Amino acid sequence: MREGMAIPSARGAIPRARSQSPSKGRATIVTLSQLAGVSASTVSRALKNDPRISEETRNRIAALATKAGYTPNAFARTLSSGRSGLLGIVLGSVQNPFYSELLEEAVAQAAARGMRLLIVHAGGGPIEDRTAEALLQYQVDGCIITSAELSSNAVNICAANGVPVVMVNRIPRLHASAVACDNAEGGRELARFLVEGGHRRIAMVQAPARSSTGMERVRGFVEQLTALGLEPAMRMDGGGHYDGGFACGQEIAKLPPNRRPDAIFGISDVMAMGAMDALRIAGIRVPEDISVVAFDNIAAASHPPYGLTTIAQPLQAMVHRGLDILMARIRDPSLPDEAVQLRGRLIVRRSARVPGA
Amino acid sequence: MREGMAIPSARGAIPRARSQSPSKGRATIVTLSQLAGVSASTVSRALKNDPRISEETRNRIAALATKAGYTPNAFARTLSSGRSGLLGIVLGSVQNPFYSELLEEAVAQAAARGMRLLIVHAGGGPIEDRTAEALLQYQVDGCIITSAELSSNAVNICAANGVPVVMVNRIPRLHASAVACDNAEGGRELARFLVEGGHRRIAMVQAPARSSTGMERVRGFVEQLTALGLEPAMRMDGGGHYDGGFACGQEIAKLPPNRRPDAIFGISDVMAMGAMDALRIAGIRVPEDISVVAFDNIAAASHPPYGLTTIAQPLQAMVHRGLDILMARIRDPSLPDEAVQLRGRLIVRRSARVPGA
DNA sequence: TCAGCTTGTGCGAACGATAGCACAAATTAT
DNA sequence: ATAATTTGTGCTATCGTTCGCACAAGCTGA
Repeated sequence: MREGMAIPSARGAIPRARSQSPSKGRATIVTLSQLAGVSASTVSRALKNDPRISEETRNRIAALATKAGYTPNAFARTLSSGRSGLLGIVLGSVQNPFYSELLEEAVAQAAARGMRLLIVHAGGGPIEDRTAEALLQYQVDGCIITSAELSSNAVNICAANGVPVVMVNRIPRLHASAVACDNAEGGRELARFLVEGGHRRIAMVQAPARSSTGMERVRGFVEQLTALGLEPAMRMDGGGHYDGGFACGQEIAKLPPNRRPDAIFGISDVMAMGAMDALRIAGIRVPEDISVVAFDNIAAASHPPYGLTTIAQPLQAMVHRGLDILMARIRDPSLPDEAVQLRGRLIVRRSARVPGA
Repeated sequence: MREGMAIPSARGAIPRARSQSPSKGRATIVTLSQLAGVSASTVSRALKNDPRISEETRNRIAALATKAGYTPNAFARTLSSGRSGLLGIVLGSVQNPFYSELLEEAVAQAAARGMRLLIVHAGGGPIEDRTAEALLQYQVDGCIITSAELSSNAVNICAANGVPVVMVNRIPRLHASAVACDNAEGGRELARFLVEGGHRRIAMVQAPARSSTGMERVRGFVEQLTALGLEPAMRMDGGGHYDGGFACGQEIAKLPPNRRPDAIFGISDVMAMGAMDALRIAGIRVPEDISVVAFDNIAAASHPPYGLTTIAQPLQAMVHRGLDILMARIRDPSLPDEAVQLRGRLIVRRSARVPGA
């Protein structure tokens, strides 16, 4: 059926078809142009609603394209236009569901803007050089970096190649914009909440120092405590994951009751959940014996056994602003780096005693 | 700096430089070829270790490439070779951490094979047509579909365009290969385990019927129960998520003790965790009053409050075999569809009474 | 009536890499 | 010494799109 016996063209033998034709019969702009009897450029322009193409031609071509099941080849377009429509994304460890939720949101919002996400890296391990190279190979228009850690490598590569970067849930370093929750303010709010709730001996389950957002939360929290004439009763490292939080909870549970804190600030929900579980297993009641507050508001924080009082990160808004920033810099790379902080919202649940009660 | 005053070439004015050069000074094969004083083809061949290029030239070019920070342009390569090095991935809802773990594994293993993952869709919502088109636009070499649901759309598009597809954690439909845990056998194993442990009244918290893997687990489980002369005491729909499982747990807790099941089979860990929490909140002890077993072995299943006895899906192996299948079909599209089942492993923890105890 | 403008298309050169074919130089066989 | 190989490179077309520029037709105004 397909051009049955090739008619030898006037210009002589056209060596069509390599060993195997790469695009197996998929319709291209050239196909369409032949069908429509116009040039390839006209088809290209008609398809992207160039105002210079007449209404009639445009409709005719559009109809033809639909009928032929035409899909533009993103690779050819990129080669020609320099824009890939791809956003690289570096994801933090799935051990923290926050990143999974972030991913889902990012995929949806990027799609709504006509962009796709190329996963550069996911997980806790270090990001290899070869991996980061993919960013360049695939000509990503921009890059989203969510991992609170391990990012600098990718950032440098992007910066060196003029790829705009936005960090989400992370404090900006050099050469990058960032969107984050106002972590310090969230920390302060939690400190006020606990102190107003009558807590005085407060333990902190911190993330590793390389987590910039975690450090901010700690900073705000301690700052506020100090302003209220208190200081943290203890600081422990929960490693950023459930198990670490659990271990901290065990430590706390081991303390004699009179030396035990009356509240725990978990720098992230997962760690707080670990700590809560350890406490309860040790027979310590939450919140009757110890209050627990945290940060993130992941889905599990609302599960009945936890009912975690926490600062909700405005995930949707963070992704939205992040993409705004990225797209703006893709259009105009001369824009200066920008850091946005979005206010989190305190979600009061049952894991901490409240002022009134 | 860049070719200061363009030397008018013999063939007349060469209109170099469009409005803005797309690749801002990034080194290309042509750059290298000029530096090395050889042709572009030679560079191309040297870089991919073509045996026809002399050792010396190859080394010289390799050194040059490193120094210039050369990165091949994947888009140009694709256009020319027809292979993009991209694998599309359709992800299930992040509400089930299993998919997040799968993603992390897939990203790592794909990278090890020199492939990148393009996220086509993530999450519970339906997959839009425009979204699925991305698969074609970006010329993905193959596609991984993990969602137990919502996949048919993407599968059809891939099939229609000759893109090999492998479904992971899913029973194959038409036009696709698949890798899954041996869900039925896992179900049987759990049934034997429970019955040997002395359980007789067993409830099942099922996933929606559209989850093919879930149905398989149920099938195997019921089959084995029947073979042992029993039948499920009740079947409930947990919707595939924690909240649904929790609701089922509440239902069960409401039953008078004599009508209560003595064991629950949660079709997935998340649902079982929900059910366990509901039971415990109602004061029902696990496993003393009711045993709970499940399927998946997500990270949280091992958390102390759950200690879930479950069938571990061989995640790593599943992804590995899935990629094997995909890569083989990318090389040779004529290969027939293939369905692989991998045996899961029973992980015994504390959530269920065991035969000996 | 003809210059000058608008409007709609076509031409052809990129974009960066690949691969078939041609071909020069070096090596071996006769 | 000449032909037949082998070995290493270069030439060039091609992948599908985009975009600057040229250009033809239709319209307006003097």
